[in-house]
Amino acid sequence: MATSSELGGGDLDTSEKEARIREFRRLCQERGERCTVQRRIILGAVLDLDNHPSADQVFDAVAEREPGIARTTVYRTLDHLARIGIITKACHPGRVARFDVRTELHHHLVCLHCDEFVDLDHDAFDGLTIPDTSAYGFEVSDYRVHVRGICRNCLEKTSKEESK
Amino acid sequence: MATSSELGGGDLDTSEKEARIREFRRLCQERGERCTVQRRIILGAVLDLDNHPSADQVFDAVAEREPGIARTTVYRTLDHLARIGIITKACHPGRVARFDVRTELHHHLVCLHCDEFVDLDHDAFDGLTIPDTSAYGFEVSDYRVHVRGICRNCLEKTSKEESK
DNA sequence: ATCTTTAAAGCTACATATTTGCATTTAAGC
DNA sequence: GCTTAAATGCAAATATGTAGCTTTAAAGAT
Repeated sequence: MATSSELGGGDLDTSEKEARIREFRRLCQERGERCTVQRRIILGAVLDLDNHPSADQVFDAVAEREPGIARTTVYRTLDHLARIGIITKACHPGRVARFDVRTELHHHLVCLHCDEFVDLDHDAFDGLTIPDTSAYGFEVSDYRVHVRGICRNCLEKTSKEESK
Repeated sequence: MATSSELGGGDLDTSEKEARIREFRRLCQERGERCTVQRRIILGAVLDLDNHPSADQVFDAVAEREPGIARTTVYRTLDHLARIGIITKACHPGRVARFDVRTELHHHLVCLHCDEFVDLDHDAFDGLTIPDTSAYGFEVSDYRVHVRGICRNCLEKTSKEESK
């Protein structure tokens, strides 16, 4: 059965979300870092957001539920969450950092005009063998396939322009 | 035999570069757009640059050879070049737009800490079948595999911090 | 329950990257 | 050469992200 996250929606159900927050608490402890209210609220907000929010979008979402939290804190916390692996940074063609709530292997469909990107689940992409990259000195964690193209919106816009 | 572009270096040899500029001229004509001096200089500069420059890096390179060209023009031209497919936008985890001179199928090794990314050629990644994405309304052009991890530099930095 | 220590929050200012509006220039077809 | 609309250059506006420093408060010790 498909969970909500497999449908590309991005947001998690309550129990999954709570598990993630517990996991965060555990990781902080392990690393001697603090599981502050702010961090928990911010994590909660990202987990509720749809696909691949930017830091500012997270800030807005956070501000709605808890107006006191500083923008800087949101930026720093998102970096922290990504650093410890509770969320990930997303690779995309745009000009702002974007985050991804889904940490397991999955892929993306990317619009090269407007930078929109959506989750794409495709089993045939999941079994790839990562080549030997020792020459680069990278410590590899995983991979993503990005299917690139032009989204419906941008296609419509372009065809309108041309018919003018 | 490996051409220079297969080695991940990014820059093209002279004849390949000239071909690209001719191709650009042709495309402009076809689309009723102008092949201005600035555009040709900017295109020339990107083609000479190493891996995945940001718009500002291109601007700097352009400024060295032709100081008069405005930053805005570089930004607009890069978008234009990407739009018509002479270069591409690169997908990466960072906060500035980056461009890719290589338009053929190839892949990337990405550092999730510092956003560095390098070309990665790997035949086993080249034959993937793109799934049916008609539900999304995307017009798909191609794909890229991003192998993600932490680069040597960032690994060293982290281990230094820990030993403090 | 209170104390102590230090990581993290908040605030302000700053830096960087990118976009927009508008007057001026110029490529490309006639 | 002449025309005209596309593209440039300039100045100013907007995001977006970062740094430095003071204050607050988690988390372990008492």
